[in-house]
Amino acid sequence: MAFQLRLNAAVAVDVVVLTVRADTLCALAVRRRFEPNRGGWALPGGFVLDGEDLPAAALRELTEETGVSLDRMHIEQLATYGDPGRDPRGRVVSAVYLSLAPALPDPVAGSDAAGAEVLPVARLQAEGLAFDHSRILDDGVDRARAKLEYTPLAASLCGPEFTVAELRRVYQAVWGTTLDPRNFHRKVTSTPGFVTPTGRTTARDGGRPAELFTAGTADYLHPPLLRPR
Amino acid sequence: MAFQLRLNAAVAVDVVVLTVRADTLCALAVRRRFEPNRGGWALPGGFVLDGEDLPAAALRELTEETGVSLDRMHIEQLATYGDPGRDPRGRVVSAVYLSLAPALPDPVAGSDAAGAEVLPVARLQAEGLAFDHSRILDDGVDRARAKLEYTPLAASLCGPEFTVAELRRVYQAVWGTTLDPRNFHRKVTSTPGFVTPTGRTTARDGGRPAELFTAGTADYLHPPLLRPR
DNA sequence: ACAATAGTGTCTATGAGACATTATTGC
DNA sequence: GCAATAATGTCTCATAGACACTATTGT
Repeated sequence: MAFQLRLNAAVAVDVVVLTVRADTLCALAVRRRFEPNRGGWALPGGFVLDGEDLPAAALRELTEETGVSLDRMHIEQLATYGDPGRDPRGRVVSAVYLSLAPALPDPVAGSDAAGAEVLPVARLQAEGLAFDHSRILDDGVDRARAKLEYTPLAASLCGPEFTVAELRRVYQAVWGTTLDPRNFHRKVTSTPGFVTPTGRTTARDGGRPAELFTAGTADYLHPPLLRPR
Repeated sequence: MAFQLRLNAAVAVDVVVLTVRADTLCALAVRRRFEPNRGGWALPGGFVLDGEDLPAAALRELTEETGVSLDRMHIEQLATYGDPGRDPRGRVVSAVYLSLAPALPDPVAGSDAAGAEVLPVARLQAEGLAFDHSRILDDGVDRARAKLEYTPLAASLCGPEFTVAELRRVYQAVWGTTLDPRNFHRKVTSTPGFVTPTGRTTARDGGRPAELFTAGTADYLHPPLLRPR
């Protein structure tokens, strides 16, 4: 007697894409075209296809719904949400991925979405998100805040080349704090593998040109860059 | 036209239960009674029931297969594994939970398992585990090692009352390092909320009695207790 | 007294935080 | 020169790591 697998849930993926725009922590959201919560905001996502890996499904749904493609950007699994009541349509278990992306091109809504935008996290949380997506977004922000302490991932939120001041503004936007520019500069440039100098400088108006850096090679910061408590 | 949910996967839960026995990092494993990998080791786990929350399913399966009940112990979500080929029986998406438990009673195999034991992680990894469970166990150990740095969770691996030396041996077992007893003592007792003194001491043979502590109230260690690199 | 384990003290190097100063651009 | 931004330097204090010493038990 062979074991017969019983399909007991609809597995979905959602994506929290965080980015910094105008010194403000923003997230990518879509307007729902269908019930439940039609017309409201939600995280981009959808159901996994047969034979499709979870990360691949996350990237596919993201592109389908928002036109955003995350090639070469940081993406990691955030958590999985499977509360029986989280989706009124039935048992949906959603694996959620977190991406930290530099300045994104303006998203374009796909056929499943009535709109797609990059909005400040605070505004999204004030307006509320469908399902348990408000909670998920919170979890994503918490994770990002923590990871900035002990990884060089903040560089993922900058462009390919960036200045120390840009990196500092990323930290400030994500953490919601201010950081001393002098101490931050010393910390960033003295932590091995955090950033790599390019030798080039920015052309700036009305100030000394800043040195340009690329992301370093380290996976973790030693010692970490702890946020003020 | 109403939306019809399509069930596309069998959602399962597995549990990585880590504990320290004889100064060695150990994990709870079951011997598989059925194919695939019948007779081999695997993590305890099984399929989620309709209407059942994921953490509840994890605790239920753990108890069914090993007799171990994790009331009042630390449990958190580790990650979710959904690779299409990870289970030869079909599309199984598994949400895995991680628990750090103090000395466990000897497990008793349930009807689904041919055996249940607490074994050194190194031995389990040497023998290999079913499915992708070797990888999952590794991820669990990595998570535990990291969390010991910036949370007081090591206390979860001790009994309700413990000495500083016991706590240190937990750190040493999980990290696979040795730690200076004097510096460790100073660190533990000076970090706010790490441990709470009970005023009582141990009755010991051949040495000065040690002060007994209970787990502190802090969720995070400030500053963290970084492992030597 | 001695062995064994627990706990305290001391020194030094490193890193964090506060803050002044110098450097390099555009106007 | 002046405004604006970038980068460096200088203190002080907290913490980590190395290691000597004292304390409290059983035998």
